Amino acid sequence: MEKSKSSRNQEQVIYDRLFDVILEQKLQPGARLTEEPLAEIFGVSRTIIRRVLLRLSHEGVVEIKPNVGASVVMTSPEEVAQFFEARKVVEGALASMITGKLTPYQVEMLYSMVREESRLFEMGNRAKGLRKSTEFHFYLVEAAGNQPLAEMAKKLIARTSLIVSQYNLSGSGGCACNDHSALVEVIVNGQPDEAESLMREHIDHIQHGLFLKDKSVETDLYALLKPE
Amino acid sequence: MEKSKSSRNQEQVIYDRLFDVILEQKLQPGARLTEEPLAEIFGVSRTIIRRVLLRLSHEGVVEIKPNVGASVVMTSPEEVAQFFEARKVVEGALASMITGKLTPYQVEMLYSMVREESRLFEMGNRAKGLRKSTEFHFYLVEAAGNQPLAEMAKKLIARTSLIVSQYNLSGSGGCACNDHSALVEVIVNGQPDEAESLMREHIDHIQHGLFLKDKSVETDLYALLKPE
DNA sequence: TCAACCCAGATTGTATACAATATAAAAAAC
DNA sequence: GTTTTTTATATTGTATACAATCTGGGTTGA
Repeated sequence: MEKSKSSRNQEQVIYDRLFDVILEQKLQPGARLTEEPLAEIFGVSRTIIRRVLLRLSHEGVVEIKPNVGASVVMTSPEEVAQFFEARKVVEGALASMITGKLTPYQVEMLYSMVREESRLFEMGNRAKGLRKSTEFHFYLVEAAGNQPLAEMAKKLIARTSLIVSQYNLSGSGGCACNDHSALVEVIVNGQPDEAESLMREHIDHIQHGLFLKDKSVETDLYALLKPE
Repeated sequence: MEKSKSSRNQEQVIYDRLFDVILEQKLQPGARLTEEPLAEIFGVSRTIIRRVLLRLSHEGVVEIKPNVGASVVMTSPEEVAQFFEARKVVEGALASMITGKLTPYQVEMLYSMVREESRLFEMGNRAKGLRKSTEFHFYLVEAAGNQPLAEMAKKLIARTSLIVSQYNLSGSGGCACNDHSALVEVIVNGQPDEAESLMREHIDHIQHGLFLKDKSVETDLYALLKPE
């Protein structure tokens, strides 16, 4: 039964690994994910890799083009606005729901995550810092105990994290991470609608720190070469 | 290329067919979906059926237990509250977003769907009526033009529709369908927060029309046979 | 020189064979 | 007669073989 457990988790392990690598920006949006090499790397058949890629595509992290294959999903500028708006709706509501209702343990957990995040950024470890920032939001949206809302929020957070990695020049950016401690503060001591507003503002900050220049080759070429 | 198109759509066709059958309550929650018969029915190999079932499971319509198989998802009473809460958040926000912003065509479309729905219920065709009711909500959440929010809302609507079919005794229930015309009314002529409130109330109506008795066999037996 | 075309290699799509596992019924033991 | 064990059947899980399709490079023709 040890065997069955480990073979069952195998797929989960591969999924987690890929998800991690993508979210840490080791694989940038647009990067191809060909099945055979992945199968080789993880020592399984393409069947398993296919399942994982399918799951990642349903999760919105990977895009599968028929007969072409999987790649890390790219987001167009118009979609970007929609994803951030969606985040405001869901995470705003969740922030409001948990205001004044967190256990001392949860509060301490959040503060410790904020400290860890600051530390990483100060050390200049931007990749890990961004990852911690994502985990902060993950923890927050799970705190309400509403699984469907938490799942949706996590999908949106992951996607916007990819968006940041697509549009932010690698050096710059970084989350305004003192925002996070202010957020915890108001969620612990403030009123629900205050928390909702602050969360929406915070997401706004992230959004407006982006350089929304379309990098897609087609569009650039079209804009450059158009007769008139 | 006609060929490739049709074979590519094949999977989509199977998915749609299963989704429809489940949402029209021809397959009740808990019903098993074994791969081989499905493959037989649709004239494809298990590979395709597996992909469809995997997708339905990611969509939250089907549950896949390892080494056991797929079945229409069942929802526990605790989860029910979470799904309805999630619907209130997402659909409430969407109702607010579209208030006063629909095109005349969209408004006419919504009214015509409400009329069709009423007609079906009056004819006593409950199954089709419920389906139309679902489509009304689908159309509404797409009207805002925010794809991520619309997708999430549609998933939640589908799931709550399943919940209704799991918990409502087959004869009773039915959506309070004059609610729908009032909703359109306020979305067209009212204020955003009025629309949001009314949408939340409407979802509340659906929720509180349920009989939240746990039908699961184990629980019943345990409660019945326990010594003291 | 440029365009269209075609071919080879690589990659994905599907079916199928076989292994692993669960379920339920029959047999054995108490 | 009841419980446990065993066994048979059905079902899912995985790997692999082969077919369909795409991609890019080279060739041909104007």
